[in-house]
Amino acid sequence: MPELPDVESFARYVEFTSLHKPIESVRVRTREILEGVSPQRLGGALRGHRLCGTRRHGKFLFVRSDGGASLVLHFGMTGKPVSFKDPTGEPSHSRLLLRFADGYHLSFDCQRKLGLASLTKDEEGYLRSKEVGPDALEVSFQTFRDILAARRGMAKSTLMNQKVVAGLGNLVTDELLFQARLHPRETLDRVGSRKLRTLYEKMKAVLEALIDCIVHSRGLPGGYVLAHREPGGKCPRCGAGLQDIKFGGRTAYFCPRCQRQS
DNA sequence: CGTGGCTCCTGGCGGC
DNA sequence: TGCCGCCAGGAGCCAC
Repeated sequence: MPELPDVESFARYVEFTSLHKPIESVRVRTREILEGVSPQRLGGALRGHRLCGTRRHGKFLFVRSDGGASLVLHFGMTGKPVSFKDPTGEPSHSRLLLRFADGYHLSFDCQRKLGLASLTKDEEGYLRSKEVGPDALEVSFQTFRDILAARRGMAKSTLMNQKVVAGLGNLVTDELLFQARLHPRETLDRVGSRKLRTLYEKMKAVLEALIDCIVHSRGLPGGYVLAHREPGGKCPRCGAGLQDIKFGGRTAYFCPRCQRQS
């Protein structure tokens, strides 16, 4: 599930459900998802404090506590935050559980254990240590262009590389390459500045549209290839059969007619 | 620097 | 019904 738009919706969800309430207990249900922090230290840093805000960077979500530390969440393929009251409402793959003084809970639910939870007092430092690039929604065109100028790889893999730009996953990348009419294997150093500008603008537009879809639970905008992204799917623009190619285990879908390789 | 292959993990689906 | 391989919106590591 989680690409940038999903994580943005998670941030809003946590803000809406779980801020400003004393944390009574912290339970680690699955130790393996903790990164560089023990259950004891995590509990010690959060218990008795209140969550007071969130910050999303790429696919990372920082949840700040008023004790000065931030809980870091990365959702992998299947993670999501779940708020509930009755203990029987705990999701089946709850890995980390906070209980608040008002009786509500916040669970980090993560079926495949590919997500992680960590703790940091320095969000910038944390991102730096992982060499995470600028957030895809925040990055200026200037920076975007400069970063891509140093890249020789194929558009699909370059854009999905979190060290280049943070937040774009498999689905979002397919959509924005479709919108910008770029073949996934196109090398970005061959793309003219006009087209690069288009790519940048489509990136923002697609991300904003998808966030909008999720938070208002609306369907995809017309013309999006995402709705047709399956074997046998047809291009919503020209009707041609979509093609798929593998990039290191991930499948990219594209329209062979609209997205020509130059 | 870039690519492809493998790994981590769980679960759902289709094929035999 | 059972078993098997494949696939899934993520990412790190390693060999080349």
